[in-house]
Amino acid sequence: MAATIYDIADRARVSIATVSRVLNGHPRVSEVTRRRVFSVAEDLGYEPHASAQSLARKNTQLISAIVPMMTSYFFMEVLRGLQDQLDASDYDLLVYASRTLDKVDGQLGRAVQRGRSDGLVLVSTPITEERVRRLTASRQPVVLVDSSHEAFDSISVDNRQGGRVAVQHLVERGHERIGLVLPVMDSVPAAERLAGYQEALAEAGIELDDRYIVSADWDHGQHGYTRYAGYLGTQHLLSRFEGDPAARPTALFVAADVMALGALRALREAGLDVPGDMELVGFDDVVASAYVGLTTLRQPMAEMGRMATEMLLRRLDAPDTEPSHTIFAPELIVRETTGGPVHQPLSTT
Amino acid sequence: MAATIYDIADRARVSIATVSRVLNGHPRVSEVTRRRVFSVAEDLGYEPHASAQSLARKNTQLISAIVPMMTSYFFMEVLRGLQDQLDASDYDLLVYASRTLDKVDGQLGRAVQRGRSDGLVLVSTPITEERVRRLTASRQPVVLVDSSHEAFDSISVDNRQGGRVAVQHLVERGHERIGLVLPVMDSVPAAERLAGYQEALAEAGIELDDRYIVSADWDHGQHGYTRYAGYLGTQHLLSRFEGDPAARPTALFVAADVMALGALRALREAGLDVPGDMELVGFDDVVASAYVGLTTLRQPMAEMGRMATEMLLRRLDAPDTEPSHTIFAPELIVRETTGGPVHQPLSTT
DNA sequence: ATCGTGATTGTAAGCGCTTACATGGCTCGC
DNA sequence: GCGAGCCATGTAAGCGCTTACAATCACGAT
Repeated sequence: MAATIYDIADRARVSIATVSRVLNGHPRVSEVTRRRVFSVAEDLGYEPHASAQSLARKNTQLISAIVPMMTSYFFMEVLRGLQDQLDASDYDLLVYASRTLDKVDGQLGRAVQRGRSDGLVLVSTPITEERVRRLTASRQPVVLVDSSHEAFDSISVDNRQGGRVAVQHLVERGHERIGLVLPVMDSVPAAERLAGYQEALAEAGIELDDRYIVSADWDHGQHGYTRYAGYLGTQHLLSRFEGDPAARPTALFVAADVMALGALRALREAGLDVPGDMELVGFDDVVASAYVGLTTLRQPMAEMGRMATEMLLRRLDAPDTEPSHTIFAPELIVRETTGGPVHQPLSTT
Repeated sequence: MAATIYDIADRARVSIATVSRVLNGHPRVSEVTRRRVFSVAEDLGYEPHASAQSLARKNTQLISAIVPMMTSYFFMEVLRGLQDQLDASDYDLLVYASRTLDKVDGQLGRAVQRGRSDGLVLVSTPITEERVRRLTASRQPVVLVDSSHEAFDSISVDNRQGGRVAVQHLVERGHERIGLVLPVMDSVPAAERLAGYQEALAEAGIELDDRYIVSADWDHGQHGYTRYAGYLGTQHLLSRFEGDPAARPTALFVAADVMALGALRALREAGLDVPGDMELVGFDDVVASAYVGLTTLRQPMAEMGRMATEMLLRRLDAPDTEPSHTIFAPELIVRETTGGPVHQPLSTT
């Protein structure tokens, strides 16, 4: 059996209290016993028992992350950021990765169980009042990434601003009939990107026209963040102008890159050249976007993850400070689909 | 403070032993007390304390996964599979995602700590004897994914066979000068893909020529699984034939899709048409591959993840059975880069 | 020589739970 | 009517650790 502090205590001829003190770097221990205990511990290959420590110390050194894998790239990057920062601490990461949003509540239930973890990071999770209740009840620090609520620390991206910049960019390039392809409507980010679209059009004095907007929530009841949803959505949008090609949009803002990839395919199949016949802006800057030359808005995902654990760790120290809310501005990356350079420096990732 | 079994015991006028029995579905409890206890527990919003349970039961209901994020797609898919299968159990997932291989030992150390988790999944991790020692010492069940060792259960892909199929495919398409771009040489999968390459050439009676092989381990000391590495590697390979264009390969086997994406770019910049001047086969079938029409070998990643947790859970029940080794055969997906169809059914992912 | 002082160490309680064993009350067969 | 035997429940130990408090000891000051 693996060694316990009792074994060490026996061999080192001290009490378990002293062993514990040595192991925890308590100052009131003589140099000689300290050495003896350490040496015995080493000999025995002692490792503390995590559960026992958790129970006695009332903390687990574990952080839970709840991350719907809607778009794997976003998820990955955030996770990477979380982990990066966590490496420097002595917390480990419990990941609750749900494929869809409806599993979130179940995962949440597990994550907030007493003695499971010391803090929570929720990624891209809509915050209902019920969830607020449960989170608050758990008394664990919570950091929200890519969503926000006044009660918790949050880190998000200004989706409205991003949508606005995307459409402004198209307007500046001379477009007046600008289509919009959205994922599910009930997601907050999507709604905000829509708002940005509307705002930019209003600023440019272009009248809103519902025919130019399509929402991809009919993808088999799935969340709309798929290539296929973008493909279908774009086809659907194009079909509205079959009788009236002159009214067809000359540019498209597709509110998620994965969907924009599908849109590209749909456009190609419809015989439309990008950017010749139709310019395109996405949102997210997923890996494939650089490759296909998609103009898009980049979110600092890994940075958000890094910041999230930083905030969480800070809050574990100082629980009773006001929630802070950080909002990143997404960055416009101009590529070939809106006349950007065809040859770009190839990033190393 | 949150309720404990003592609180329930008080209110329900029974001993904590009885409360525990009720909560654990022990049969020897009268129907009436059972009801009473449940009702009180509900009232109090009782939840068991995970650490306390772990300590008493000597298990944690946690599985650790160690996953170097070398290629995020592979990682993601495996994780997805792991999680999918785990959802059905009542284990949670501890993720140790390292950006590079050199952090693995640190993570391993944390993961095998006593009382941290009940089992381990190692993904794409080279198994040194030192690691074998540590893993065995931890007495936890271990499942290896994308690597193997006789001492542990393993699930992997036949990389040699994959490399062979890739090159056979090119040979069948009439190529005789077939280039090979590899990531780091010291990775086992890479070595096996190389072996498959050699084997296929031998079978076809084509002589090996070192000039056609390039290894991308000079990517700033990083592992070679990057787009940039593929880009540089391909440029390097091409440069060897600047003086002798007739000897230039007419096809390339790039042993990882991410690298193949870089290769495509390098080829395009060199003014070579794919597949016109140069055909291309990758390995992995990452998302972008379908989009750019890259012929490749698909590994059933999510399936491997699913299987890994299945094996692990089984082994948690029956620890002392012989290790089993499952080897999947990668599937050749023919796309545009080797004359496959330009328009393919768009998958829904 | 005595006492206070501070440094070192030990004792024991407690974290919240599980579970072996003990106990008491019943029912049942004779 | 009484012991065997079964059920439901309680008592208490133990999981491996932390930590408040108590005890001990050496030391110098008085």
